[in-house]
Amino acid sequence: MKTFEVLQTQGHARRGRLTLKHGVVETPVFMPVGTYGAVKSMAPWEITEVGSQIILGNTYHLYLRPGLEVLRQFKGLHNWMGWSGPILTDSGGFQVFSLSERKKMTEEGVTFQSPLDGSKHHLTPEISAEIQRAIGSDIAMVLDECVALPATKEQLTKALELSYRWAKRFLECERLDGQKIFGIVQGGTDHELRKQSLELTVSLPIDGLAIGGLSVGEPHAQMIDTLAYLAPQLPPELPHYLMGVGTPRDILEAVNCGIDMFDCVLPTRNARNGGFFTPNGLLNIRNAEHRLSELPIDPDCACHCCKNFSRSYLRHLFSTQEILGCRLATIHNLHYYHAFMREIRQAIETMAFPAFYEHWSPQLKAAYPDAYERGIKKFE
RNA sequence: GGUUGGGUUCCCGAGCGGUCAAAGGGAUCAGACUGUAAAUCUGACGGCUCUGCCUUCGAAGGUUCGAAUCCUUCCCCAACCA
Repeated sequence: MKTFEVLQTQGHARRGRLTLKHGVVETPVFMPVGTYGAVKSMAPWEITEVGSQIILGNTYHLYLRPGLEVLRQFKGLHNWMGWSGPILTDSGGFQVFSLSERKKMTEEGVTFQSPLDGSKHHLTPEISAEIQRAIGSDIAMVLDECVALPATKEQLTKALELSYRWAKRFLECERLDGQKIFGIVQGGTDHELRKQSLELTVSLPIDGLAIGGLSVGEPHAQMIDTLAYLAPQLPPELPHYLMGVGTPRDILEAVNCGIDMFDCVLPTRNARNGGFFTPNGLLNIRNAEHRLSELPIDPDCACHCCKNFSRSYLRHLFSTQEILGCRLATIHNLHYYHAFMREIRQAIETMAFPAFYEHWSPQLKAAYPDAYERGIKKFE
């Protein structure tokens, strides 16, 4: 059984199908993040209803809580959390980045101080692989080092070389039956380093290829430049996964470059902070202008939130910190992301992607300018 | 009627002679969020012609170089005693 099948291509954009142990995933796909074995505020059947095909879990966090003993007793995360669809686990590589002030790196691995209780925990490629076997994810990611940008060429080189050695060790570990393993390309926004990292990574026996280390501080334009350079060079027979990205705009641009898979915390996190995704940009429901508004978030949206509730009521839920606000916003945002991906898939299937792209690219660029375009940040 | 404790910027509440437009919460307003230490975080929050000035700490007087802070009288509030 082939893991990945390309059904249709148009330009660099691809319409594909990923066949995994717990189900089939139609690509391009967006994968909601469920760090601790839950897409925050959603029950598994709601995740399905909103259109999710596959979700993420996090190796490092699930290792700290509940820990391997619980995961093993319940024969993996699927059974434990009541989700029967595919799961992809991040290796803990992102925590190398996000918990950078609490870590110590060596060739062997990385030692973190747990944010929960301050205790020290060691993560190596071997331990990451072991935890991901205990979780029983459909797709395991190799442990990598993700570097915040801007970074020096030296830092990026060191990180990509270490990531390669870690990936190699990861792939030499015992394999769980049916579990796919994806390698990760690093190298920042430097073409030469990306090429070097790609060559190293594809030399390994991997089932899919991820691009890591983007959307970590660089301007959108540099991310797209890197993708436009790198993505067309990726082996076409493997699924291409852009880690941690992004806004609807980022996703459209990345699909256009040949990316098949995405994950991001934005739709779920922004939901809990009152941010609703729309084709016209992020709507902050806490703003006073919505106090009396009888409009739904998006009149064209078919989700339960938009079909049943006014902006006025949603604003009230956030003002009063009712849990329902978080839930409805998460339902809406995930529905929006998945509906957008469905439209992208249909456009490619019907060979209408160029027109789709031409229509949405300028609108989403205006709707989702990055921090540099808004003048909030400067990149040096 | 008496005793005691109080009245602080939208609310709660610190301050008890200068470093006070006044701590800290809350509310309000705005912003951020990209492989989740995030239902979180940041900023603003008396007014203005804004590196300074003006008006504010129950009211009115007073002491002092200087008062939200000390004194006098008055007005309210709370508890207790008659």
